[in-house]
Amino acid sequence: MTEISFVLSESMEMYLVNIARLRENDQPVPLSQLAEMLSISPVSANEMCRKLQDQGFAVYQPYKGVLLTPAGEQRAYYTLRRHRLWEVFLVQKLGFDYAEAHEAACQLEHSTPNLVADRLDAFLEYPQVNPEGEPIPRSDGVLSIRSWRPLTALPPGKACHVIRCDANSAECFFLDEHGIRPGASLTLQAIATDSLLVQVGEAQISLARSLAESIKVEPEDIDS
Amino acid sequence: MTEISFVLSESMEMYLVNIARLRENDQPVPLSQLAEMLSISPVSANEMCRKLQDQGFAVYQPYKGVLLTPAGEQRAYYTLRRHRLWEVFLVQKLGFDYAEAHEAACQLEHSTPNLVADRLDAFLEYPQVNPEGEPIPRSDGVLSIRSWRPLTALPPGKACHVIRCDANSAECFFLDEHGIRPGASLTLQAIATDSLLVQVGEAQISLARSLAESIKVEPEDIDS
DNA sequence: CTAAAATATTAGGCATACCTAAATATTAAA
DNA sequence: TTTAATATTTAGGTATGCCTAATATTTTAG
Repeated sequence: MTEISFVLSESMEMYLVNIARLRENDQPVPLSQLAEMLSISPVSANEMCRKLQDQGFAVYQPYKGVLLTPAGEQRAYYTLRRHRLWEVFLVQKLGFDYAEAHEAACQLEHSTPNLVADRLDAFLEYPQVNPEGEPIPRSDGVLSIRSWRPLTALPPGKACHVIRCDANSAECFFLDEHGIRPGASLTLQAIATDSLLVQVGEAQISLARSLAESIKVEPEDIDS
Repeated sequence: MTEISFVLSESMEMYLVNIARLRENDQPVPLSQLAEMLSISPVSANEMCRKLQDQGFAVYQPYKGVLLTPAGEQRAYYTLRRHRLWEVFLVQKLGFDYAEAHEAACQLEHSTPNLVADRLDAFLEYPQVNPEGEPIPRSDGVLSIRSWRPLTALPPGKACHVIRCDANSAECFFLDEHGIRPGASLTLQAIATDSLLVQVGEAQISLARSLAESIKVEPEDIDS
């Protein structure tokens, strides 16, 4: 377990967490994307990335992009953990919608001691995912890489839980109303050529294959 | 109801809230005290106080001290509100002791939108005081001035609630164990020369006058 | 292979919020 | 009333984290 040696500035935390968010399959994150996401000039992003490199939190390859070192990744995940825990709290306990919660969490994430995050985690009964179904890093800084797949890729009879729904808003609203939302548990009852039957709690719902395709789930017991 | 026109820096919020905390009976707060409390040099305190004056949040009289204007006071109370609500949350829901909660709240108070504070207030069921018995400003920025007095100053038969206990830690621990803690309701049953009888919930407790003296209460219905 | 587009870098600035050292001003006590 | 202690102000400096404009480099598409 790596110890946290010194406190990063809020700015640095923002860079690290956004590099983590933008990274896809270990490709370096282009500075232009990072600058865009942080709403700062590319010049500033460049300065800061070199600073992060000096301090051992990132590797910056000009014309390629930035990657986090293990140290940088850990810091990013601590911040992401605090962010997502606050999102859960703000949505579940204070009744905010996700967009508001996300915004407030962006502030709170930088002023939350890890001990507070841990107690909050316990208070919320150790949620695995935020309200959008994105995984919450554990208190040791490890982020479980979720093995989501479309609901259509499951064998019949399999239990799973919803990671997210990549559908349009009307579809998402419909699904949500029937209990199909990030974090929910489902059981796939039957698969036909163009539709699937799923069990959500007590209810059973038949879904068009195209809609089921957009529901990303993780099988209940396997973890890869 | 004054609208919040622009966001103050964290530093400015710290100054305002600490001026509010240090002020006693409308005497200006000496800069030396303020600098001491904020752990900054008197020079910096001086600079900032003049800046606060320029912006209309404070009145600074050299060699006298600083006072808040109504605008400054409102900002200070908003911050104090967020601070004390977080303290209640951290103690009641996350199980921190007061000292830890206070420290964490010092961070959180600056990154909490007022809307979050209002929802938190509702979630906590509108606490009147923080865990130390200090009053929580309301969402409109008004701080009820509490008319606390020693328990010994009450007439027999009077109901009251505890504001705080100015006793040593063993005494406070004892009192707390018997339900006498900030926020608790008491009824004074009888007063004798050197001891008092109080009712706490179902139980009755006899207290030495010296100990009762250290318990500060507010009468249940009168407010001045 | 070259030229246009994208990306980096350097140079010079700005605001915030601190600091120390030195010079003044005020208050309060002998 | 003079002086010692206290408080204030000025001057000059630091670090952070942003900015624009200008210049240099690399990539990529024709």
